[in-house]
Amino acid sequence: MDHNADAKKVVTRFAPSPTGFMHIGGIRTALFAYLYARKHNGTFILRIEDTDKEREVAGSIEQIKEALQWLGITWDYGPGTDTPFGSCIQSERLPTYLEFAHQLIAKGLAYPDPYTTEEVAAFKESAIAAKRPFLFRDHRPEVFETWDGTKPLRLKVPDIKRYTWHDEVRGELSAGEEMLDDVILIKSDGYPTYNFAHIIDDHLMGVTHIMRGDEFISSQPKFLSIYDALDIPYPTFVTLPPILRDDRTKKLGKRDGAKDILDYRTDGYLPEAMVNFLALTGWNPGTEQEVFSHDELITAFDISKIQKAGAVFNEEKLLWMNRQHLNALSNEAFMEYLLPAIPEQLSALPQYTINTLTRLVPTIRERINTLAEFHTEVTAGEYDWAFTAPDYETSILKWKNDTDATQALPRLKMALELLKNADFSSSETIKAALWPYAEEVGKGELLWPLRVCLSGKIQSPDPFTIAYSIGQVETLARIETACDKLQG
RNA sequence: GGUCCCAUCGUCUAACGGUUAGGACAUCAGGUUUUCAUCCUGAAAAUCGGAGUUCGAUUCUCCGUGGGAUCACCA
Repeated sequence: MDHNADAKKVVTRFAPSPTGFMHIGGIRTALFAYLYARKHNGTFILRIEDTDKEREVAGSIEQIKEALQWLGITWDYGPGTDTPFGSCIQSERLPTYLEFAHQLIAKGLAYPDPYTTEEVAAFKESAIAAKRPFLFRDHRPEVFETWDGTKPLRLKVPDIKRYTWHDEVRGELSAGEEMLDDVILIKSDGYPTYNFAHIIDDHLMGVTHIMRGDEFISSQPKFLSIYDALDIPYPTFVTLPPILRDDRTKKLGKRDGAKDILDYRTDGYLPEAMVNFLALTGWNPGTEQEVFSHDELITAFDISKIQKAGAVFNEEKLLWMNRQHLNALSNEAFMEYLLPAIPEQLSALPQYTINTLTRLVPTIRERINTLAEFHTEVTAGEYDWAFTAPDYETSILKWKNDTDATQALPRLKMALELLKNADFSSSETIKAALWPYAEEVGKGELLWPLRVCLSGKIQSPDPFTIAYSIGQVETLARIETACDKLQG
């Protein structure tokens, strides 16, 4: 389909500007560019577009790198790496942009803006007053001054026409000549604009496919006119659909409450789940498979299946996706996931040991979708029974008054005897030891009091699971104590 | 406002012009050796509207409608 792809090695890039944290939309763009490069054994470049020193936020580059690294989105060239084309940070490439600027000046295709800011603003105002679109090219001077670098350098649009171009996702697109203008190439502070710099860099870095959000569609004619002026061939354009807010009223953006992608790490999402989920918003594999490993995504990814329409970011499904990836973990791997996130509320409990925690893992993993949920459960005391004996005063004794304790007592005593000789190597073997008796007296009649005296709770995992988690000694001790309390 | 883009269950999406319009999340209802959780099964749920092309439109064309993007010395 893409004949160039066979001949030319695929090169894609992610080119964020360092203006703060990475959010969902940015990462999704990075991911698609990354997946496509990896699928075709191509090159993926991380380029920092720091040409607006006003908006720059200190530490952003490290944040961007950290977010990508967390998700396993690796780059071949990026800030600090050796490259055949110089730095991947635009502020370190200023002489290059200047060089191209002077080429345009020499060709008569660029000129210094002769007006003051106020004058330009006045042009704009009168255009608005006349209900006409403001176009700088209407005010282009007859004769160009020489450029001393203190004025903004503007493009002299080489060909004012309707542009039509091909987009791998959207098909044939076009826009009229009112979208063309003498845009600024180099700002008065010496930095290039995005319009100018990205085209030069993509060219010099050999980028074959540009993936970016649809907010750039409307400026595409301006870009194309710069390609033409510079005599640079067009790469393949791949427009990604927007990610929308819940209420669908807007694109998801930083100002609209979009979260820092690294917050999801804090909440305990697995990077593979995040990548899987992001890959599926705006793209589909064409099959009914939804859960993908990182490598499976690389294999399955395909530009032809990228969606045109915007997608709402659905946290509920992300949660489900995280569970899918959590389920794929071994108990050992799950333990590694859990261990750094054990709240003090849990580890400070009197019977807290790693062994008990290890036996509790199967119980924990069926109850949580994320670490954040784990913390919520811990805060609610959902696992306290594993590491501390129940508060008999508020559970057993209260229950004694409410129900028929005289009936429960002999059953608990019988269970105690049975458990003394039981095999505690799994909850199944514990269940096997008690089951015949439970069926004899009625399951609820035994299991219900047993669970309460082991956990102190009305709602909890089944008593066999509890017994296995806390071990034989503690199990017997708790039942004995409960019996004493009931008798006393 | 000009220009441009987009449109299938609430949400993410599938469907060479011919399907009972499929799957997943969420929801609801059952079930799984007591409860919570997990898991399983089932149900409800969509082609924005109107013309046109066609034997036949979710699919192609046009016009509406709705939503979004963009009109910077931001990217």
